[in-house]
Amino acid sequence: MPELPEVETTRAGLAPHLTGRRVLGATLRRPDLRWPIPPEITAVLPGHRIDAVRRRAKYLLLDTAAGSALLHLGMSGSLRVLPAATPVRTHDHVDLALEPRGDAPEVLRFNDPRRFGCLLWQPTGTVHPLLAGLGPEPLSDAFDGDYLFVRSRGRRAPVKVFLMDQAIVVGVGNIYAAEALFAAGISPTRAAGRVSRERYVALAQAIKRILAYAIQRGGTTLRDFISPDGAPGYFEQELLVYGREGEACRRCGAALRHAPLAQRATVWCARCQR
DNA sequence: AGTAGTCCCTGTGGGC
DNA sequence: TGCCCACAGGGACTAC
Repeated sequence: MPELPEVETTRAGLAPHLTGRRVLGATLRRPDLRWPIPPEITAVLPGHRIDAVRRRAKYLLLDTAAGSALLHLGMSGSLRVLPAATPVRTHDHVDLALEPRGDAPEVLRFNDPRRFGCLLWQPTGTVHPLLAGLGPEPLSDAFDGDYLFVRSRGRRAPVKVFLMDQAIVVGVGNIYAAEALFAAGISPTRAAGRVSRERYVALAQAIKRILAYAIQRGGTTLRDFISPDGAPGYFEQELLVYGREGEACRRCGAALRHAPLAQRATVWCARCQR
């Protein structure tokens, strides 16, 4: 399930294939994913060159002179650059035909079984409403322990829920929130407003370290995620708490607890995390 | 403003 | 073996 490292892995994998290349056409096999695909994708995008492949939060942006195609992988989405003749499989919802580069024509193909993903359009000079309220990038200098401390004052929601709020910081989903809280020794159930500045400094550092490392490892492969070249990610071998409920804590040996928190499975060590 | 709950979707896997 | 149903997940949305 794509979180920030998986989206970044996808971006890095796609960029060499897409940058500087013209989109020739768009084939929609479904009119909608999570939301209807806007008419600009078929009426404006074709003919334009992709100047850059960017990521903001968990969104990918294919920048052109007219605007940007905005893609979200949802839970189960993946993007591949394939020969145009590659047989269509179930849930291959969208193809963007690419200007030939050498031999055979190619397409950028969007597959998304659960259709939690989206393909939208952001005209040049505008900011799409979905991007307007987002918090800072976790790997940027704008995000640090002091920032988390200030934003968390007065918050009674569990610190894990606070961390997963994309208005606070983007890209931290269920997996990495659990892992970062374990690394920082903070209980996911603790009220966000009851975590000290010192501990938020440790937490912000853990988030940065874990995300950067996961990106380096090519993301986490769980169920659906595959990178654009088809390779799996390798971070799942490094997970210390996520998906390990009932197993022994790697630090102290105690059985890892689990409980739903805001309708999300949450795993932690009640001994190491306070 | 912050918080809690609901819904969207479909493949997987555990239990019976 | 086969069926059923809970679950997984991000995030928008609604209601309080």
